[in-house]
Amino acid sequence: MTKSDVDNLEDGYRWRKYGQKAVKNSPFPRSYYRCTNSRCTVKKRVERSSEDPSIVITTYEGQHCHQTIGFPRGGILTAHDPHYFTSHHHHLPPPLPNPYYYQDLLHQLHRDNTSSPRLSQPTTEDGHAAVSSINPSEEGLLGDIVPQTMRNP
DNA sequence: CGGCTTTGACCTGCGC
DNA sequence: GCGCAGGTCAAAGCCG
Repeated sequence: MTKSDVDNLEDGYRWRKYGQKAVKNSPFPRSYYRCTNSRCTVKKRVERSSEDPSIVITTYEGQHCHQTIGFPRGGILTAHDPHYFTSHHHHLPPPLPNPYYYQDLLHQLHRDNTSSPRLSQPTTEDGHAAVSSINPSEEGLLGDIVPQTMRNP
C-alpha cells in the first residue's frame, strides 16, 4: 500500500501494462503489469483505494530473477563504467553476487541462452511457494515489497 | 522505427 | 447452463 498520486511508481523495475479492468469494490480501474524481462514472470496489479484516491494498492506476484536496476535502458551503460563500482553510490547496492546481471539484461530480450538453470526451479511441495526455494538474499530483497503474510497466510 | 500503452474481446472459475 | 467478475491476449496506435 503506497500513498502516491500516480499509478505508475518507479520501483526499479520495468513494467509493461497488459490489461486494465474495472473492479467492483472501487470506482477506479485496476491495472495489470508484467515485468518486461522475458524470463521474469513477475506480475503486479495496481489498484486505487476507493475512499482515498491518493492511495494506490500495489500487489506483487512472483519473484524477479534479475536485479533491480534503477536506471533502465540508457542508464544501464553506467554499469559498464568502472565508476559504477567505485564511486559514490549511496544506494542501489547489488544485493546478489551476480556480476553478470547487467549483461544478461542487455541480452535476455534477444538471446535464449540458458544462463541460469538453477533459477528455473519450479514450485516446491507447497504448490505455490516458489519463493522459498530461492536465495535467502533474494527473499530478503522481496521482503521489502512482499510481506510474509502474503506468501504464507 | 521500436517499444510501450490502449482497449475490446476472449478465457476461466465460481455461484446460483 | 448461464451470467458475472476477474484475469489475459493481441491488434492497433501513440510517442520518443
